[in-house]
Amino acid sequence: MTIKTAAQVLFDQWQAGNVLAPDCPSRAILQHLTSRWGALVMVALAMGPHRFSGLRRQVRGISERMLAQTLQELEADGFVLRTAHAVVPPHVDYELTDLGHEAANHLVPMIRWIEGAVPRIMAARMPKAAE
Amino acid sequence: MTIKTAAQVLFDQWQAGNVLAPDCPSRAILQHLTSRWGALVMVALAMGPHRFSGLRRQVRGISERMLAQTLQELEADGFVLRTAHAVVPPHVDYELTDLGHEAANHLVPMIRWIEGAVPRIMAARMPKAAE
DNA sequence: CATAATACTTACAAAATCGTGCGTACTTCC
DNA sequence: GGAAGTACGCACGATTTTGTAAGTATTATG
Repeated sequence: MTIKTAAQVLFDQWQAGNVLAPDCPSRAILQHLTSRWGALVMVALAMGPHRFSGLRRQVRGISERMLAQTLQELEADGFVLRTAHAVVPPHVDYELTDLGHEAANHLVPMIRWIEGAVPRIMAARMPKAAE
Repeated sequence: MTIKTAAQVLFDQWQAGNVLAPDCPSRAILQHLTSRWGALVMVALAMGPHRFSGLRRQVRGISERMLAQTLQELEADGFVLRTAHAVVPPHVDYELTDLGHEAANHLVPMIRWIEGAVPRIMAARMPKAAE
């Protein structure tokens, strides 16, 4: 193994849990959770288990492709659990894991705050940036 | 004006504060706040006021272009306050507004949770998806 | 007198993301 | 017997995002 100075070891540990560090995995996870559709799917699933087509109806505007892709990312990160029943026509259930619920406990209040703050934000919008 | 049924009015009001509705402004604001760089800039600013070049050093990996663009979005939404001092070389300070602090109060704990959850998430990662 | 520093802006190009449309295997409904 | 519903995968092109490099004005520094 290569030898590291104490400072380098400290630096690595600091990077391991710091989004501001470019190589920290937390950055990637943050992106999955807060991506255009990721956050909305999490909100929908926070309201209870759904199946694929149900999610499509809830998260209005999402395409099938994006929904499938988003669900796969969230599943890979361990936030959602996919349960496929071997029947025809297909029947697949999606629900949050424990980890997913923890994440949703942060995500959902934030989104609710935004929803409530919309009027204040619209009012605070810069009119035209006078000099 | 066009006449709306009671149901339509209710629907509009519901849409006005619902991220799951495609035209709700909250979706756009959510995007600015949770965009690739938006969230990281908010985290950096939550630690105190910074100037442009200071932010560039904090938020590692961001380009000047993206930092300028991100700051403009956050300023337009009323989350950050830009103060330019008329000196040469230029000196510009950025800090969170009250609205920005409220947002950061949701955003920062979520990111801290992610940073702490990284080990569990990495462990929960699907190995290869066995059938 | 050339360089560096600040806080950007603009132009250009590369890269990532996204939506649309099509196909699937089988059943139920009309 | 044709249509619809289910949960996707794939290919294609359009759109959006992002990075790189260069330029700007002025002063201080060597």
